[in-house]
Amino acid sequence: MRTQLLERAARMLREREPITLRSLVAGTGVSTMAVYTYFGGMDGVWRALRQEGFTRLAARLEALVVPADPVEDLVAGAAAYVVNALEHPDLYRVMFDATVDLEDLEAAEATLGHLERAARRCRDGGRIAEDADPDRLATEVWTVCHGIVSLVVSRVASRRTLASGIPLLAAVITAAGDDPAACRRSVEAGWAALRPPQGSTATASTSTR
Amino acid sequence: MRTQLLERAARMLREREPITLRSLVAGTGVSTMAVYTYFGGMDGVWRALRQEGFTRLAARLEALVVPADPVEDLVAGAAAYVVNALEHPDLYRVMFDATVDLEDLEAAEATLGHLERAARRCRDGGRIAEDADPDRLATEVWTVCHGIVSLVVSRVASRRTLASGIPLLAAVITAAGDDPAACRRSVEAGWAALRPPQGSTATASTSTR
DNA sequence: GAGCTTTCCATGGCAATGTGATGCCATAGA
DNA sequence: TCTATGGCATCACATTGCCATGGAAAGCTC
Repeated sequence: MRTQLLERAARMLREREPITLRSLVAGTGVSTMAVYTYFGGMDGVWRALRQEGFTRLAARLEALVVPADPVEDLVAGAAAYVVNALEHPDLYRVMFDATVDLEDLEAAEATLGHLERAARRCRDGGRIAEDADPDRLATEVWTVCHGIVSLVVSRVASRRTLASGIPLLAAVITAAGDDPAACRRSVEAGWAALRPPQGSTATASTSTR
Repeated sequence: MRTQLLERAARMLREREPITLRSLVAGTGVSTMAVYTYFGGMDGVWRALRQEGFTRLAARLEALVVPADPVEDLVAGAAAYVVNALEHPDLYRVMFDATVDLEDLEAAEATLGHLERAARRCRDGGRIAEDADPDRLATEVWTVCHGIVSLVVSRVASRRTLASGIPLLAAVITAAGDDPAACRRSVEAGWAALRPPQGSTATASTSTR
């Protein structure tokens, strides 16, 4: 029942229907009090949606095949973050709209953890300086991605702004010590996941989901 | 009357009181319909608040004394952007929360315009490559700042994350062609506006406002 | 100045919202 | 079979944004 309501809420969010206590239970044969039993109120519904969003994002990151090139790995994680946000823009907004609380933060940490692991690989593989802080690099990458995608999702910046991810990430990783030319190549490879939504039309119908 | 209501709304937002049609007019001696006359509804109030936020930001940027060093100028604009957001976090959230519409975009453009002017100065002054695109650099700087401040304001990242502005901006501007050492110096100088909230306690009481 | 129009906004009510008190009842444990 | 626990349906409430109505003031024409 709980998951049924949650999925229904996620679907309504995706389809841009207003999520209201009554509209949420309408047609499910269940009454409004059920929402209070399972979520403790509408706030709880939004919180659950937020967590669901982070969980889905973490799953997506986990499902990535890790390339041999650690820098490409790092950027691929960043790209997956961006793609996820673009595919579920409303969910993304919910995830960062309100002032998040601590349990949400844990889920967010998981996301950051993926990037940190890749950043450590970069250092261990000698791609960035030995004394560079991988966690800091991961945070910087995350910050950049969040900035880009946040502006695009809220339509302040056009979708073309996504392309700036390449020079930005290249600048950040190069600053951490990577060789400029190699870095550029790795970044472009890792960022490639962003290409399909711009170029191809069909052929992607057999993807996940 | 309109500005009185708008200022009242801004104050309520600042003081974290819920802004409601009735709470907005309560005590003003005016009725709810006045809000419809002046704003066309609560949506209009939020839109007006958004625009007010952009206007205030633009004024703040305009009031900056432009330093001789163009890179410092660029970064000072970025820092002012961040400081403004930190001083009025709720207003900042409103500015980017909803899907903004076109008239809001104009105001946002003004903000970007300030950075673009500074970026052009950087190119004309020979600080970045001649074939570098100043507008792109300005957008990148904006993106980075928005990413940082957005994470900090929504409490996803700690306030310490603000410090990453220096290496990030240095990386971005260096990538555009500036000399690394000089860039670092300019960025630190421009970013200095962020220092007070961390360090000093008094002595800043005679500042603006 | 009288009459007409227009603009502004106070009154009051409406539908929809989130919330919660009350109590029914199915299930499980004795 | 009796009972007790917990899930949830029913119903009522306060509050929300919105607006139809109408009154009052201001402007315009003659």
